[in-house]
Amino acid sequence: MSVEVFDALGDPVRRRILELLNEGERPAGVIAEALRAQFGISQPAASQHLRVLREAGLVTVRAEGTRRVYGVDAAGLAVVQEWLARFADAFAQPLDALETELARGRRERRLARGAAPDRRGRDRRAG
Amino acid sequence: MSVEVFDALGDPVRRRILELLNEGERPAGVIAEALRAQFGISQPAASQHLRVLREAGLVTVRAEGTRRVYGVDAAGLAVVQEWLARFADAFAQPLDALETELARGRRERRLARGAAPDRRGRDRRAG
DNA sequence: TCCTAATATAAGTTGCAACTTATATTAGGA
DNA sequence: TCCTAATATAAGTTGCAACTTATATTAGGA
Repeated sequence: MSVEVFDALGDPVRRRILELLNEGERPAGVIAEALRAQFGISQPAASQHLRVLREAGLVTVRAEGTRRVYGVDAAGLAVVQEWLARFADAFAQPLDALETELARGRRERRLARGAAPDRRGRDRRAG
Repeated sequence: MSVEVFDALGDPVRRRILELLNEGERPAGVIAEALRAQFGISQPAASQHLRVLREAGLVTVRAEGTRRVYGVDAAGLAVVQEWLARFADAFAQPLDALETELARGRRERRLARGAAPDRRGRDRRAG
């Protein structure tokens, strides 16, 4: 089952869905439209991606009339978190690793956002 | 590039490699032998998986004579960590989510290990 | 009851990732 | 220099995941 989670996260379209849902719940139609605009894929394709996410426990669904309202399921992401936790080094000094390997990328992203205040290291700090 | 990381983690063989390397550095031959035993795949297949992990920044290599010694690269895992950090809910109450959805699985694993002391929530706690 | 809207499922196609076998590369030892 | 060990790369095959179009399902409104 943790396997399903990783398979699900392996697809960029599905990661995009999760990012979208992280902004708030969305009916399937809105998700499908967003994916059509960004990736040029059809409604059935979107529906199939949602199924994979559902079966991996990464999203929740709720019927609302004829609509299906999707949301992020934190439990699925926690499975990934658990797996990563085996690799003690990655968290012992997360910022060290980030500074070394991602400093450039992060700076670029920060500039792209319009020099918003740095929001690194929230919970996972204080290790 | 973060994309490459997720693609790399999407394969169970490669996740196994990382788990193996997490126990300590290993030459390619030892890795290949372990994968042959567990998955029945050939030496070239192992070498190709190592290449994917290398290009994703998830492992490091070091030449030692004619051997190539591999190890976990924490930086790559940090990329995953960074992506997960967007999903605030998943970490705000990680244990809640785990308790709800994974309690059974964890108990089983604990028993399988021989009732070793519970090692949950090390760094990522105290959020 | 019929129509439409919203979504999921069925069935078929196709590109590519994960494998294979064969071979190139590199280093060390006799 | 030649042989072997250790590993990577080349080239080819193949199963499957991600798509497609067509259609079923479900709920609500006229």
